[in-house]
Amino acid sequence: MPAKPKSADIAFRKHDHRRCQRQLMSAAKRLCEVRQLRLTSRRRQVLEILLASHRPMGAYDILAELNRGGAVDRIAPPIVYRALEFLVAEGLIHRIESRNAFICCIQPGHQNGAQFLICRDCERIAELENSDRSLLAEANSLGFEVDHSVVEITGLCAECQKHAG
Amino acid sequence: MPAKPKSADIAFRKHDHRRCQRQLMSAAKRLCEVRQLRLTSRRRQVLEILLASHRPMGAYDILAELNRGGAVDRIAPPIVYRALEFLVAEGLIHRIESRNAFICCIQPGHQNGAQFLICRDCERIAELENSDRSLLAEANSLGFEVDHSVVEITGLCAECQKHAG
DNA sequence: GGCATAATGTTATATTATAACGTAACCTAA
DNA sequence: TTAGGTTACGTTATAATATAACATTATGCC
Ligand SMILES: [Zn+2]
Ligand SMILES: [Zn+2]
Ligand SMILES: [Zn+2]
Ligand SMILES: [Zn+2]
Repeated sequence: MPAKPKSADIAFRKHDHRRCQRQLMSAAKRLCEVRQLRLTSRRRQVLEILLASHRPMGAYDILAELNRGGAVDRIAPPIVYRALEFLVAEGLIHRIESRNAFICCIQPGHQNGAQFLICRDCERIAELENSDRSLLAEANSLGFEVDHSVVEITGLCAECQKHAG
Repeated sequence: MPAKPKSADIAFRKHDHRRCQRQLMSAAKRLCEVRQLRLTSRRRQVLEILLASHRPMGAYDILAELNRGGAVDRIAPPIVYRALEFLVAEGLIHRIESRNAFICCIQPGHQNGAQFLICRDCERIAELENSDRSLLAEANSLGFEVDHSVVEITGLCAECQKHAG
């Protein structure tokens, strides 16, 4: 069974993230088995880096992480972008368009319709769990056939509102 | 009175665009007067380029348009980006995050909450006129204070569905 | 093993965006 | 009217993000 956090704003709450991480990685492995896809070591590495937190990371941040430790043969951008492409396509991570960044998905296999709350202050991002149907209904009523939707709401999270007075 | 197209999917319909263009430019001028802002010639030029169609354009496409005609002193990217920044801030154009592009706004002064339908085939983009309240309500119910929302729905427009069979 | 395919690695380059600093235009108030 | 503050524009250089093209290696299947 896939990891199923109780709260929509998990990134903004304390939780047992070790457990969260393990669950999400297991779910990813299972999903790839079922779909007969290869969760290769590169792909796993990149996913692990994103699972390390609920924070968004740029492709080059991930690249730097992979190259950390001063390894002799440093890998190049296309490797990261290809792993990201795979993970996005399978719904294991999402791309945050308004930040040119990537974040782990909390509903592995979630291939479209993700919605995010992005705090402009602490930069944390929460993935909402309830896809919005009314918007897609409106699109359909105009005869538009939806592939993919990007919903990214920027503002101040509850925590940062306190600090900001 | 600002230009007020009848249909939400104006970019996908035939209409008197000359008139549409004139109305949007007048509305922009009026809006800047009211707000005591300077719609300088650079800003007007950039807005004109975007008003020429309801299609999205990249900053460098706009730059190329400005430099068209082989003028001797070609202008550089920051000039375009600054004009775009002003026009976005005043709600005269919108940035399409998932395309790194800009498009004229059909509701001049519209400073946030725009929603778009983006056809992956013909690449036209329709700006919806009804902001979605339910999403913002959900954000608020989580204690999140919304600044700005990005809603970009990709798919196939009605026209392209016919052609694609 | 031989072959097809998928994934990775490598090099170079394209595309998008901004930092930093100087100049010109505009505004207001001695 | 002109000095001084402010806003906008111009220029140069470079940062940050992303992909094309092609070589190599790993994997699965017969
Ligand atoms: Zn967690
Ligand atoms: Zn998700
Ligand atoms: Zn028009
Ligand atoms: Zn608009």
